[in-house]
Amino acid sequence: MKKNFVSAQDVAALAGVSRSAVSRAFTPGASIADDTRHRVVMAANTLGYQVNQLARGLMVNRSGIVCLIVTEMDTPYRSRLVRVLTQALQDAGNIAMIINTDRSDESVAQALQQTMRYRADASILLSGLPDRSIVQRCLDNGQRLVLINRDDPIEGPYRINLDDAGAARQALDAFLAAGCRRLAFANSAVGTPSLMAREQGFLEAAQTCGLPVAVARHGATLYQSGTTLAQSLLAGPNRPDAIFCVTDLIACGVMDVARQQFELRIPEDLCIIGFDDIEQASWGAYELTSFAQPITAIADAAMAALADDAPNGLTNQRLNSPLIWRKTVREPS
Amino acid sequence: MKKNFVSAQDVAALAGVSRSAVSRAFTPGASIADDTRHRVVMAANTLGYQVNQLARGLMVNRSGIVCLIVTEMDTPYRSRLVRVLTQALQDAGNIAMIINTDRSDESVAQALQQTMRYRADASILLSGLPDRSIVQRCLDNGQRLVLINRDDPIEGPYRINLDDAGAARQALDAFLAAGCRRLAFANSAVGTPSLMAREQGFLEAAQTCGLPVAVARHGATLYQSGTTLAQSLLAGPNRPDAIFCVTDLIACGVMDVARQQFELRIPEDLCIIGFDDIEQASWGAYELTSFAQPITAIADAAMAALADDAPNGLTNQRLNSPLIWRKTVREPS
DNA sequence: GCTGTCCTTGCAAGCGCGTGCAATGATTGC
DNA sequence: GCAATCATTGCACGCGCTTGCAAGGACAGC
Repeated sequence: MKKNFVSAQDVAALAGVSRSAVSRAFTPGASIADDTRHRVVMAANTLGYQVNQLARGLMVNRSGIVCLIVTEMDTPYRSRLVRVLTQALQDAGNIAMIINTDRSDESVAQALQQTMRYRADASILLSGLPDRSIVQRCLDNGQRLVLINRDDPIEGPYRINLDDAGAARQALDAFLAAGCRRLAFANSAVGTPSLMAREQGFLEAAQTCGLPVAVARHGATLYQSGTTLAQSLLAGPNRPDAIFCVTDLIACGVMDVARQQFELRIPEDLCIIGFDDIEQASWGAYELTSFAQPITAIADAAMAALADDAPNGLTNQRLNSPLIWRKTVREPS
Repeated sequence: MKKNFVSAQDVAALAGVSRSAVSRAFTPGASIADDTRHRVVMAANTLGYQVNQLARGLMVNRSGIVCLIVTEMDTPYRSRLVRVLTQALQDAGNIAMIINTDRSDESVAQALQQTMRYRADASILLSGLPDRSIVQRCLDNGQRLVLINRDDPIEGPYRINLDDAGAARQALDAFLAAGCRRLAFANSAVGTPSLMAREQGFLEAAQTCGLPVAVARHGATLYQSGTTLAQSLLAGPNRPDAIFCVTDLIACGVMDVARQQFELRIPEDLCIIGFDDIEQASWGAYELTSFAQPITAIADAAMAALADDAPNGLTNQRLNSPLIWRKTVREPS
């Protein structure tokens, strides 16, 4: 038994004006006398009236809703991004609707359908890749689409990516400067384009220096993957003295087994570089040197893509991720 | 220049039926011939039609939107709860709208207004406490309100809480069994009811045993607070041999400075118990004994509160948080 | 063959709102 | 004092949808 919300009609009756006047009182820039607006606002307050955004969205063809499509959002990096994005959206007068696609990859398509059902003005994909036909459908319906760190060959939407290869080269330089020569790369098995770009970049940079690198791939981009990756990488005969981990979570897992199981000192015996600069990277137990996700820059770029006057020029933005120096790489002597 | 979405009108034209038929085709249980429904669905698919939930919500007076009001959602516990809640909401045919109230406490009131503007069917507060008048307004308008871990003296909404005091007693028992006698409690300074309940419960339980406990409060419920709390607790003359930390995040901070700065062994020199059982608690660097938030039980309770036939009986649910034994408390010899 | 019942379907009203248009009154310029 | 301009305001329509109501058609029972 749901009661009805207060409507503009009710407010109009109380204020002794027409319903149009109520509407105009809450529409910035509308033609209405200060006195009338004041009376309307007073009446609205006593009644607890709030403009119905559903009906409003119906009229102005702009719901103010932006969908965030995300999987595994309890991951440190993702949750931080979601936090910053929701805040940025609110500041811009929008509101975030969040669609969880943990269940399956096919659920991304469903998510985008859901986002269309609510006539979201835009969708931001933090993970997962939808079918091209669905993407096209969104675009056809005038819905903006922003892809974050999904460096996929897909046309149309705005894309925000990092210079993964550049970061990988920088990681290699750091290892070389620290005197490391037995290189390894710890990757997850998910094969996301951005993750693969880091691996490729690292391998190519090492190749130009004539150095081989041991590559291991396993599981999702989680701590647990790091622990098993470390076991396979560190158990071999030619133990690496430097591991570039595709993700901070993996780096933490690697560090813990390196220290506890193999009794290695970091950075004396083993140098580690991670990626994301999650909060745990700065914790005393890790002090991990890592590339920082430029979260606010990402959010800014996303908001720019959603702006009404979004230029076509920035359709494919590439941001830099600065290397945060902590204590898992030896200082160049 | 926004293009219009395809409407039921368009589908009706293509399928050669009336608008009503289209509507019925997408309304479960509506009176429509299988043949007609099929024709409509075909037409809808070729056009890419999706029911407009905004307009639908306007009619049926049920938007399908549930608002999650949350601050600091990049915290491990919160982000996990948000993840599980969004998934549960989707499974129940709803969708989560998320309102970030990081900015200020007063923004919770604004959040609830926003939630009313979008005619959300319900709001779930994960943090922050709104003014009573706003709460009343939500209830008046038929909007459900669920408070999670906000054990405040506020009438009306559904409340889901933990047995904080019971957990605190259990923590004390564990410490005593481990032979600890110099007890301490590391709390944040935010003074949330649930946090204070843990402190109270611990103090009272200790008092009945005639044991004093050193209490320190500082900062937010974050890792950094743990590091400074440890410094003040461990620097004194009568160093504690057991610290109950109000939160895992704080516990991690405490552990890191205990080990690195005071060179204490855990659990030999110092026993630690945390609360939340965040993912990091299971990491090799911590292996923290902690009380687990019954996240799925919380989500289930929240969903039950949102169900149409929500009974009044469960208006104040109290859940248990099991103690997860790891390695930061000595085994009773 | 006729009536009664049931299943479909279209019509039209209405959900709460924004907005173009015309009407109103107020103000200005001469 | 009168016409012209301007700011305000109400009316009415439409956004895309659901749904009560009545009309139409199919079919069974007599």
